[in-house]
This record gives sequence, C-alpha cells and structure tokens, in this order.
Amino acid sequence: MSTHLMHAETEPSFETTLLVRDACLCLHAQRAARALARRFDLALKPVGISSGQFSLLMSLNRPKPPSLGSVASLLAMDRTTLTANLKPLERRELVETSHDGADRRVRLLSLTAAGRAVLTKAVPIWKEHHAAIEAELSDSGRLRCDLVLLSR
Amino acid sequence: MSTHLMHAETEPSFETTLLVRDACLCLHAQRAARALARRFDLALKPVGISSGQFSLLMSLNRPKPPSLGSVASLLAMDRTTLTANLKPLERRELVETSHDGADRRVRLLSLTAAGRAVLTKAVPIWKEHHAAIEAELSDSGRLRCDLVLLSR
DNA sequence: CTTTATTTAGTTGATATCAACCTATATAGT
DNA sequence: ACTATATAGGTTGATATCAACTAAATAAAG
Repeated sequence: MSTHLMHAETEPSFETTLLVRDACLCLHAQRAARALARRFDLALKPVGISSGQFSLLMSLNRPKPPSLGSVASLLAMDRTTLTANLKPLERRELVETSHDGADRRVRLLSLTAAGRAVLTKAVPIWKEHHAAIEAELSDSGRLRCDLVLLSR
Repeated sequence: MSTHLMHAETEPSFETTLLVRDACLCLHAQRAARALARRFDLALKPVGISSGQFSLLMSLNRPKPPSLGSVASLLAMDRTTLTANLKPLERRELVETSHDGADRRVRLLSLTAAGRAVLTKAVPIWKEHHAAIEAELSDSGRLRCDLVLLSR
C-alpha cells in the first residue's frame, strides 16, 4: 500500500528540503531584504539613521501630514510596529505628532526641521547606493513590479 | 549663483520623495518580505511555527549537522540573530546543539525528532501556499534569481 | 615553539516586528 | 437620541535583527 493512500506522514527528505530552500520566495525575500537593509544601514550610518528610518522619514515628507494608519499601510507594516518605530525618532525630535481636528482618533505624523535636515543629507547617499544596486540587476523595473505585487 | 554651485543643501522636494518611494528597492524588498512573512505566519500557525522558524528548521534538515555560522550565512542573517532565533526552538526541543570534535569552537545544529515531525506537518502547507503565490506572478523563477542576486 | 592574527561563537543593548487585547471616537441602524 | 458596529490608535509580551564588544580555539608567522 502506498504511503499516499495511507496518508502516512513521512519525514521530509533532504531532497524536499533542497527544493524548498531553493524555491521559497518567502526565504529569498527575507534574505534579500536583510542584505539590502544592512547595505543601506551601513551607507546611512554617517547620517545616523537606519534604512528603515530613512524609508519612514521619506514617507512623512509630504505637503500634508499623513495619519499613522495610512503610513503603516504604505509601508506594509503593522500599525503597532510603526508606533514602536516612531518612538526613537520622536525622542530625537526628527518627527512630531499632532491630532486631527476633524477626527480626534487620528494621529498625524510630520517631520521637524531637524528631520528634514537629516533627509537632506541622506537623499544623495541613497541615490548613489541605489544606482549601484540597480546596476547589478538586469531589469530593476520588473523586479520592483514583482515586489509590489507580493506586497499586495 | 545656482544652488548647485554653492553646494547648498536644499530640502528634498515632495517630487524627490515620490521618486524615492517608488523606486527604492530596499523599501520594496522590506514590504514584500513583511507581507510574505505575515502570509506564511498565518498559514503555519496551526503547526505552531513562524515563517522564519520554518526556514530555519528546513535549513537544518540535512544528513550532517551544519555549524551555526554556515546556517547564518545561508540565511543571510547575522550570526547573533541566529543565536537568538535558536533559543525558542531549543526551549521547545525542536532543535539541539552539539560540539564538533575536531574544532571545539564550532556549534553544530540539528533537528530533534520533534523538529522533524513539525516539518512533516509544515511542508504540505508550505507547498500549497507557495504554489498560490507563484501563480500570482508571471515569472517566479526570474524574481527568485534577482532576489538571490541582491542577497549576494 | 611562541607570538600574532583569524575564525567561531556568545552577550548586551537598542531597535524592529507582529498578534492579542484594550480604549476612545466616529458612523450607521433603529 | 440610542445602541451597535466600525475605525484609529495604544499597550503588552514574545520573537527578530544587528552592531559593538568579549572570550575561546585554531591557524599562521617568526
């Protein structure tokens, strides 16, 4: 009788492991994200922010202050993660929060002058390093497109 | 005199922000990694492991126990992150460690029978959900290839 | 056979990540 | 107005992530 018909749960073979390791997009995305984050962390160290903080500060550089929830959604990040990420930036007074007059539940996020100054120094660094990374890829536009798809 | 010649550091415009937000592969990779992790976290919840723990357990399913460093390198993860990630798995006795007789610095990692049993249940879930994700992409092989490139 | 450099891993401290649970405010249905 | 539901956000606890520093063992240089 075959194991399939018996519904026996045999342990995954080494071959299965290799297949999963090679194929798993979740793993590959994590690996790539970690490697990229470290790369930008290092590049942005002179400015004193991490890659994630750069993305967050950038997302706050708008004409009108966005709400916490909309930024979390933009970054595909849990609301509570964003709350935590804001703490060190508020402590360093790069970001400040205010309340929406119309809807008192909403917490609006905005950059301080110091926050904008940090971005001013960070953007040229980002441009330089991002260009280097795109040069390593054959079609960065297509990759971006796929990543956006995966983010829903 | 132009601001360029003065090397004046003007604040990044909203247009610059939009460019960076749209283009930044670091941000897109983080977003995709977060979204994929959440998706597999949810799928693997019945088995009691996270997506990261699945990847780690899978990477230990080998004929010969690998060293901590080699696994960290495989996962493109800091050594010390791996040390931390092992703790809950060791506590639950899904993973155990031993020492290499030849080189006493090396810590060898291996699955316990319980760890293999968890993988046995997790692999079919992974296969199902991973197939669904690949179906959403036009060319998953190419994406994988790019992600590997970015992981170095 | 020492002395030095390299490799392997652990510890600490800061930040990041999310689920589960909770509060306050706003909106819809009656 | 009044209750029910939905929405925006916070708090807590567990795990994840990495840099900086430390300790131990090995390998290389002399």
